[in-house]
Amino acid sequence: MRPTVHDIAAEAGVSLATVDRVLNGRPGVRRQTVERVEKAVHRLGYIRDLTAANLARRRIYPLVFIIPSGPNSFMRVLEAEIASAMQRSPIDRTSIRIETVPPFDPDAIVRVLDAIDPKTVTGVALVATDTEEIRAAVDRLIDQGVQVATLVSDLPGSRRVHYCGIDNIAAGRTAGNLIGRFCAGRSGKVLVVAGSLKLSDHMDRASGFAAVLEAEFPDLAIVGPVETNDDADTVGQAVGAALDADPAIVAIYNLGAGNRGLIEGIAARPARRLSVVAHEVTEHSRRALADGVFDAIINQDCGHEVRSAIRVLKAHADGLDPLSDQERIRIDIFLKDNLP
Amino acid sequence: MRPTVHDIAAEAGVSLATVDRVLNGRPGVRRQTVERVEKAVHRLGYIRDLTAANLARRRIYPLVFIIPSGPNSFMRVLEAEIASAMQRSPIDRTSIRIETVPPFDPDAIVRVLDAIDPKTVTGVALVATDTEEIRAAVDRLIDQGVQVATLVSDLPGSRRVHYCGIDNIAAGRTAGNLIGRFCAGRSGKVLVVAGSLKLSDHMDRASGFAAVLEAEFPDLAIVGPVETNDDADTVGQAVGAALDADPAIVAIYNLGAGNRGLIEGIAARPARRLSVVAHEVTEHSRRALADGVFDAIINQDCGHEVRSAIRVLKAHADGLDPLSDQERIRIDIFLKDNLP
DNA sequence: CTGTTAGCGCATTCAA
DNA sequence: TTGAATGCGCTAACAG
Repeated sequence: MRPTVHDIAAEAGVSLATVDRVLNGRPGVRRQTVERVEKAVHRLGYIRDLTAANLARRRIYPLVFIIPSGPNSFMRVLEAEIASAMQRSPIDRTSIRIETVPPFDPDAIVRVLDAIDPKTVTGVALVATDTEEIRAAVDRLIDQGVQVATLVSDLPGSRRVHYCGIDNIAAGRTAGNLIGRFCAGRSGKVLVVAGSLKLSDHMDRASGFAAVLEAEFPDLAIVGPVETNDDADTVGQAVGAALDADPAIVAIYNLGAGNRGLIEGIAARPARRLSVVAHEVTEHSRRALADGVFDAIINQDCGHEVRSAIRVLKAHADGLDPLSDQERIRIDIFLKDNLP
Repeated sequence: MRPTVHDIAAEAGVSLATVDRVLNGRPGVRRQTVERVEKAVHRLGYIRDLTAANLARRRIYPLVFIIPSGPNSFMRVLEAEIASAMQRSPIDRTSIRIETVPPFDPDAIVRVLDAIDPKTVTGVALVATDTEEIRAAVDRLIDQGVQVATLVSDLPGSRRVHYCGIDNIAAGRTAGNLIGRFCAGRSGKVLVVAGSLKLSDHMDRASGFAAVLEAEFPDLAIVGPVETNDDADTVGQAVGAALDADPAIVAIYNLGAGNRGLIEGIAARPARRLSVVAHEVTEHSRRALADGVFDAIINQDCGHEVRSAIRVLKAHADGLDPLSDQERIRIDIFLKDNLP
C-alpha cells in the first residue's frame, strides 16, 4: 500500500493538518516540525495523490485559448480541436474559453492578454505574432502567476513556460530536402511563398529551407519569399505572376497558408511540371495531395498541440514538469499514401 | 456546480446506495426505481466523477505487456517505453508487468496468455505473430472479461478490443512512393527484405509496397522479399549476396528489423549508388540516416503506442470508448532533417 | 428491494 | 504553532 498523509502524520508524530501545511508549503510551522515531516515523507517514499487532492479542494483549471479569427483553414481546424477538448472538460477538470482576435493585430492580442484576471484563470495558450508588445504582455501575465504557453508560433525571448508547436527551422529544412530530392537533378528555381515574415514560424521555415537548398542542392535557386498575409487570393495571384514571369521555376514551397490560391494558380497553368510542397493538412491541401497537385505536405498535428497545451498548462500549475517525450510535436511528412 | 450522486438521490427520492446500484448496473433494484433514477440522471445531466469513484473503490488497473525477448532494437526500445510508463504507475493507477517471450514462438505466447488470471488482471497488450492458436488464446481471455489489445502487429479475426499500431499496408505504400520518387526515373530493381512473412505487419508492408511500385513506378521491379527472421547478420548476408548477384539493384526496402546488418552490407559495397528506406528509428538507423546511408526511415512512435495501449485498456475496462483521434498511430516519415 | 454509515486520500475551516 | 473535525464525490459493507 502506498503511504498516505496519515502514515506520514504517524511517522512524524504530528497531525494531518501539519502534514498538509508542509506538503503544500504553507507557513505557520516550526523549522523543526517541517524537517520532521519532510524526513517522514522521504523515508516512507510518499507520493501525493493528485486526484484526491483535486477532489478535496474541488479544483478546476480555468484555461483560455487565444487564436486568430478569419478564414485561415488551419486556424479553424485548431479551433475545432479546442472545442473538442472543451467537451472533455468535466473529465479533465478544465474550464476552457476561446478568444478569437483579428489576425496580424498585435494590439488586439495585448488587449485580451491584459484583460485576463490572474485570480480566475490559471493558464493561457496563444498563437501570436512575434512582437515586443506581446512579449511584454505575456511576461506581465507570468509575473502575476498565470501559466502561459505559445501555440503554433513561438515567442522567443519571452518567459512563456512552454511552446506547443514544431521546430520550424527543421520543418523548413525538411521541405528543402523533399523538394531537392523530388526535383532530382533538374536545375532551375524554387518559388517560396510566405504569409508574414513577422511570424517567427514563417521566418524560421524560410531560413531552414534556404540553408538546405544552398548546402545540398546548389542547382536550385530561390525566388522570393513573396509575402501574402496568408490570403488565398493573394497567394494565387502571386504564384500565377511568378510562374508566368519565370519559366525556370520548377518547384514551389508554400510555407504559409492560402493553399486554395496556390492550387488554383497551379491548375490554371497545367503545362508546367512542378514539384510542390506545402504546409498543414486541410480540406484543400488533402485533396491536392490526393490529386497529385501537391507532392508532399508538412504538417503539425493540431489536435496533439491542443491536448499538449492543456496537459502542460495543468502540469505547470501543479508545479510538476510534463513528460517531454509526449509533449514533443512532430514534423509530420504526408505523402498521399500515409495521410491519416 | 455539476450534479452529484446526492442531487440524483434527492431528485429521484431514493438513497445514495440505490443511486450507486443503478449507476453501476448492479442488481437488486426494482424496475420502477431504476427508471426513476435514470430519469433523474438524464434530467440533471449527471456525469460521474471517475476519479472520485476510483478513489472510493481504491481501484488500480493491473496490466500486462507481452513482448518478444532477443536483440531486436525496436523491441528493446518498446520495452524501455513500457518501463518508463511503469514509473508513472502511481499517477495512472496502473500496475504494469512485462512478460518477455522468445521471438517467433507462438506456443510461448499462448502459455503466457493462458497463465493470466482474469481475477487479478484487467488488461493485456501483446505483440504477436499472426497464428490461429494465439488468436484462440486471445479470444479465450476476452471471454473471461480481460481487455486485450494488440501492439505493433495486429491479429485480424481475433476479438481484441484495439490495435495499437500503424496501418502497415499504408506504410508499405509510403515506402514505395518514397523509393519511386527517390529513384526519379532510374530504372532497375528494388530489393525487398523482410523479417517473417508470418508477421501480419510484414506481410502488409510487402503488399502495399508492391502495389505502389506496380501501379506508379513500372520501371522498378521487385527482387524478393527475402526472409531474415529479423536477424541482423542474416540481413547483412542476404543484402550482400543480392547486391553482388544483381547489378541492376538500385534501391533497397527493408521492411523488417536488422538494420545493423543492412548498413554493414551497404558499407561493404561503397561503389553502389542506392536509395534506401528502412523502418523504425533506433540507434543504428538514426546514424545511417544522418550519414546519408539511408534516405528515409518510416517509423511508428512506440512511446505513443505504449501510452495509447494503457489509455485504451483502461478506458475499455471502464466501459468508455477512447478518443479515436488521439489513439491513431501515425506513419512517421523521417528524413535526416526532421528526426526528433 | 432499499437505506444508513463509514470510509478512500486529501484540504481546510475553526479552536486551542 | 498545532490539532480535531468535517467534507469533496463516490463506493461498499451491513442492516433492515
